[in-house]
Amino acid sequence: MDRFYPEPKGRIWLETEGQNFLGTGRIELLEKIEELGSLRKAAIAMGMSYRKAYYAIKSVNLLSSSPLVTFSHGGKGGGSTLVTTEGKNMIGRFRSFETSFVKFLTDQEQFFRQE
Amino acid sequence: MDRFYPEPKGRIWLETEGQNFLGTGRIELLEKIEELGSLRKAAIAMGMSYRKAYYAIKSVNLLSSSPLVTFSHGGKGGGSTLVTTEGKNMIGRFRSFETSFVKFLTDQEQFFRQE
DNA sequence: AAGCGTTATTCCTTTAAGGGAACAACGAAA
DNA sequence: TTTCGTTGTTCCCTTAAAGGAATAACGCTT
Repeated sequence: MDRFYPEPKGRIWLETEGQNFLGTGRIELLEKIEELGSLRKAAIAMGMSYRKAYYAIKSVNLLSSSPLVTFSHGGKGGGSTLVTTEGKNMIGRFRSFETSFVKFLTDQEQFFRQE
Repeated sequence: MDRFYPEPKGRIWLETEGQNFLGTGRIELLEKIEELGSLRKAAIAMGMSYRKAYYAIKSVNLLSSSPLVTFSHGGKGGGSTLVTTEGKNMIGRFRSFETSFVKFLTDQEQFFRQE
């Protein structure tokens, strides 16, 4: 028997119009935004540049039939970024998708352990 | 109802020792080698540079407990690259893994169509 | 010993993604 | 009207991955 065997791995995401819409990174970013109410703070919390976070979220909204986040700038606190009901709903569905995928990968392990 | 909805997508591969071992591209390359008996011809047939193909296959063998391909160089025909029995076996297991994954993704579509 | 087509390897260039920094725009509060 | 912290945008630089080209190494055949 081998000391090491191949492990099934993978990555999943969602596409709309044939373009990258949501993956694990963007979902984490949405969750941070939901938690902190600010795109900048969320980016910093994830060790990500604001620019990258901004472009990611901008792309998410462009590819969604209804916005997953809303923005306001200026005023008290300088502005804010909020996750909409649709956004929270999408986060939940993606996480379910992800959980099923982890199970799928685990189930596949047996086929690569056998001698 | 939306004109467009998110489509579940993904990519799968195998790792050994925490490193990329085999993915769709390398499997296709192995299949081409099996068909043509030559790494160079396989690379050309896939529109891939020989160098990239060479490094890919070299990595595959390094990460496998037993070689999936064998090489000979010099002599009649200049040399050859052959897929071992273990290699053919691995191709088959990966393709099964892939088939299951396509089914998994299809099954997930329903969760992103709803309203 | 020369020719051949492959495997094996090196070097340099090109290209795309991301990072950092800088700064304008905004609007409520003081 | 000034201050403040955020959103929004642009510029340039760095860095990692991929490509192309060139060439050595090899060993059977003639």
